[in-house]
Amino acid sequence: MGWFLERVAVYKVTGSENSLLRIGPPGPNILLTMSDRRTQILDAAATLISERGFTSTSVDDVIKGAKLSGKSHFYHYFKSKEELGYEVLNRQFERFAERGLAILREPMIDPLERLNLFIDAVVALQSESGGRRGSPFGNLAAELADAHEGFRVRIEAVFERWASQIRSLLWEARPQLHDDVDAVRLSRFIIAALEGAVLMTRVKRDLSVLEGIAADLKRFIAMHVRDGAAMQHNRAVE
Amino acid sequence: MGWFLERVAVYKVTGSENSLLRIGPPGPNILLTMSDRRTQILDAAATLISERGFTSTSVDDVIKGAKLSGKSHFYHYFKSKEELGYEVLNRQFERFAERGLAILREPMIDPLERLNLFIDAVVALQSESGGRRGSPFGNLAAELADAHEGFRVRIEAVFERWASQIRSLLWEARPQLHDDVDAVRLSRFIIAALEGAVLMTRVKRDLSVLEGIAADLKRFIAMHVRDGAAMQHNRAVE
DNA sequence: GGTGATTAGGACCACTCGGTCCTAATTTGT
DNA sequence: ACAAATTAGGACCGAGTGGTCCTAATCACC
Repeated sequence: MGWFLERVAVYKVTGSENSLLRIGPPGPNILLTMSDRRTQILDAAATLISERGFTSTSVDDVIKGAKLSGKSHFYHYFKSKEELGYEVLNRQFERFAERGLAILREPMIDPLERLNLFIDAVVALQSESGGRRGSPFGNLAAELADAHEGFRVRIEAVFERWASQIRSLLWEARPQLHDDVDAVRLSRFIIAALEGAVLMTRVKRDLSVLEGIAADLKRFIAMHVRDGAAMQHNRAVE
Repeated sequence: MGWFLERVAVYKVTGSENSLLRIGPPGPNILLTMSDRRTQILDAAATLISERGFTSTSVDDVIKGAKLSGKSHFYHYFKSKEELGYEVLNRQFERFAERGLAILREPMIDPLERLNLFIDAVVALQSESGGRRGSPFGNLAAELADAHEGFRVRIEAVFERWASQIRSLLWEARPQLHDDVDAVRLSRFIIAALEGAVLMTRVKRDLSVLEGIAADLKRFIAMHVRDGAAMQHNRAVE
């Protein structure tokens, strides 16, 4: 039985297989390498929460979804529904970081091209649920930002990490951009437009809404490109 | 005792004062001229729902907020919590139509200038709650679009009426706009950006987020303006 | 093979949920 | 003034809610 440090939390290595259990105090933005059962519960909860929201997903629903035997079986793995929610959020961000945000860091592609590819990826990710099921972050944000400070700060952190990825991409692309481009503002605009687009798409049950907004968003970004630098649509004002 | 038709619903006129009770079947988009008690309940519910969401607002909370005596007192005025939710949504749209959308129709102002003023109005409306409390439509959309079809179609209708106002403004402004401007797409983009901005603002608890996105959105709209036409001054040709 | 930790399982708790029922007070039209 | 309609009030319901407790079964390890 040994100890090691991963990210911020202390884990205790137990038994066979790769089942790790965190026993240190929970900190923000921790993603555990969990036992299979934990993963199973987390996956079931993620689906349910993204379908019906956090408050409307009961612990019993999660238990049913993860095919657990009973309440205490669940509470053996998670100390509360709240903690479950936090970890689901973390896992979903990690998933998004792998499948979406990663594009922003591809070193071999032109940064502005990467930004377009990232927008395409968001559209593609949304298409997987057929236009339903918005961004898990946007959903939780709308549901809990006012009511639950714990979730609010965690969602804020998610958006911040997302924005910072875009900011560093814009920094990388700065030779191609107008001098007065405000990376902070532009990164926020991109995220807001995408989150709003996903929301509208969900309400209208029509993926073309997202596609249209994504196309417009690309044009807006192109507006910030220097007249000389090639990126087809240069009708820059100012 | 008399009968008359207002909007879509049949009302029965009772007693003194202006207390009207709908007795016809409920249809979409009906706004009742209600008894004072109904208004009182609706107002309390609107506050609570915008603070904590629909599912997290209990009927008992509403009763407490509206200072009613008990459950059946509430159920005397509303046949269900769901119906209450629908009417709150309608009232909130009506309020938004009066205080926000109305600007889009001001006949004496240049249409594109009106659009900017409208965006300012959205920022101002949001400022009233100090950056908390998002658009009531966006909140309900995120919370219920997947889970509750009844709400979904009503929220869709709200966004559609909003979009159509913007579309007709853009139609009015078409002499000043590029020929290839797609009014449907642009109107959706504006709404999505604003809804996304309000959401981000709420998460970050920072009004400047909304202000920045609003400024960028104006620049995006300006991108569609013909090179010759200046937006500020009324140069509209009909 | 026994022992201590881990995993399962079920009964149960106090409380809240949306909603109903039934009766008393008040207001209404005549 | 009086009966009918409306408004108010409280007790109550069955089904959930998040969460605890206590006991079996299973497991790793000496």
